[in-house]
Amino acid sequence: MKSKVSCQVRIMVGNGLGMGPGKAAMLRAIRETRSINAAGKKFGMSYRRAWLLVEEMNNLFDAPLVTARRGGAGGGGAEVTGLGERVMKSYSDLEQLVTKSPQFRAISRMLQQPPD
Amino acid sequence: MKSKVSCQVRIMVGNGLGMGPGKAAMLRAIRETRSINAAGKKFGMSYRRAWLLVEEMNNLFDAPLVTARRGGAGGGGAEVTGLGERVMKSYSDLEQLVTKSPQFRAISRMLQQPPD
DNA sequence: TACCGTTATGTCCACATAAATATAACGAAT
DNA sequence: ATTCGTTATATTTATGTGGACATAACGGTA
Repeated sequence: MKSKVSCQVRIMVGNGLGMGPGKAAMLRAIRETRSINAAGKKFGMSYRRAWLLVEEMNNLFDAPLVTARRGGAGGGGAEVTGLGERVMKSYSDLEQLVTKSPQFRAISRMLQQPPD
Repeated sequence: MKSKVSCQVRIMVGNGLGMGPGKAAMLRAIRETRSINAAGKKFGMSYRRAWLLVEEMNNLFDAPLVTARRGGAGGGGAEVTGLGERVMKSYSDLEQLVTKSPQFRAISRMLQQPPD
């Protein structure tokens, strides 16, 4: 087995709320499935939990990252906004920046690694 | 007004354990105070909690980051090892890397409360 | 109109994590 | 030998987070 070591970046605002890997994953899954419900199921979470994450994200930024509609064909759905796309991109880039950094690799090397 | 937006980096190993801002802060405080107890108090945590963090850190890496002694003058104390110092340095550099990155700044600007 | 799948929201409860409390060991100094 | 402050560890208690469950609204379609 190769490296079990991974890294997470979390962006915090004062009150304790923040944007981390969970919400980023939700964003990607919503873009893919066009549904809060389906996106949540992808990670084995209840609709309520998925919806709360979206709600928190939307409140966190100065405009919604996800817009949803209910009723209609298919019962409704959700879309990632342009702002959502930009946040997703920056966040992914940030994850890459950390993952590829010599500092992260240095710490990884110091961790006790399982023999492969 | 100070910036309400901050970032955290967490390094995870497979089992769910990991190294994040809390343990890094403990490490710095132990270097400063030469005591697990005093370091914990700095963050308003019980000795038990502080000790558990140190224990977990030490087990996480392939050698201890903190060594402690009990009894003697002053009752005992703790020291950050050379490995601990290196981990601390790399972790701080990683935090700086993220904080100064254009991606983090981009996301900060999209948040409701932009940094000063 | 009835149906359907989704969004939207509230309430209650289990469980995992953190806090509180207690106790002992240690070793230098007095 | 006693004292002292710290490390080390077990056990009990509290808390808050997520999960389970319930209900309603919505708007196309048949």
